[in-house]
Amino acid sequence: MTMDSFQSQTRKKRLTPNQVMLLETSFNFNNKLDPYRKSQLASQLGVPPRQVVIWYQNKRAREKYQSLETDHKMLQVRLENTVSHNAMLHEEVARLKDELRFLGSSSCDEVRSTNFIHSSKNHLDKEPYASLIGDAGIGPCGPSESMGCVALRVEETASGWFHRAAMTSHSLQWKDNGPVLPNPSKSDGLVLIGHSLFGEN
DNA sequence: TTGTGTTTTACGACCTC
DNA sequence: GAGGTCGTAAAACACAA
Repeated sequence: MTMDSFQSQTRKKRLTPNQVMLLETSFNFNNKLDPYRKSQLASQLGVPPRQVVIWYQNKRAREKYQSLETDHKMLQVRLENTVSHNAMLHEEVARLKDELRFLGSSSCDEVRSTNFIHSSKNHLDKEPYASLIGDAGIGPCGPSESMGCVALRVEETASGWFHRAAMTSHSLQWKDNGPVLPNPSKSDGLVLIGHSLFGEN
């Protein structure tokens, strides 16, 4: 029985820094071990080929774990960014609602909003449409017709989500659960108030 | 010195080619 | 059958108390 085989059977023996360096170099060149490389490394290191095989297996496992850890951290950062952006949007919605109440209080108290704003913690799982609508001008208050409105629309595009606030003195039609938004060319103001690209930092 | 947490080594079970 | 991954035990190591 050789000393090496004796040691491998009786206790775990750590490789020296120089041995590890040689293995690392070889591993970085190719993380799979062919039979020739295995026997070559074993004789260079003065260890049994079996130990080289095991070192490669453990090294691959460590690399994989580190890679997963890196991916996890990246996803965590993206999640945090998305959550803070979502909070910002809620603040913006609240601000616009206040503004709307102020504008509309002289003629009508009615403020409508879709369930998008109130019931969804994550607006990505709802239809990409939100609105605030109130009557801020002359004319009757009601779901079918109004004059002078403020609306917030969220729309999905290929590159992300746009949030538009529209103010108009033209009439808006109310249909189903939301307003029929004004044609931009006819509205008094259609303002891009935000643009989010989920997945970007 | 010792208790404890982390890293490395080694192996068996199972899978794939 | 050779060599891969996965899960785990245990030795080796680092370090605070």
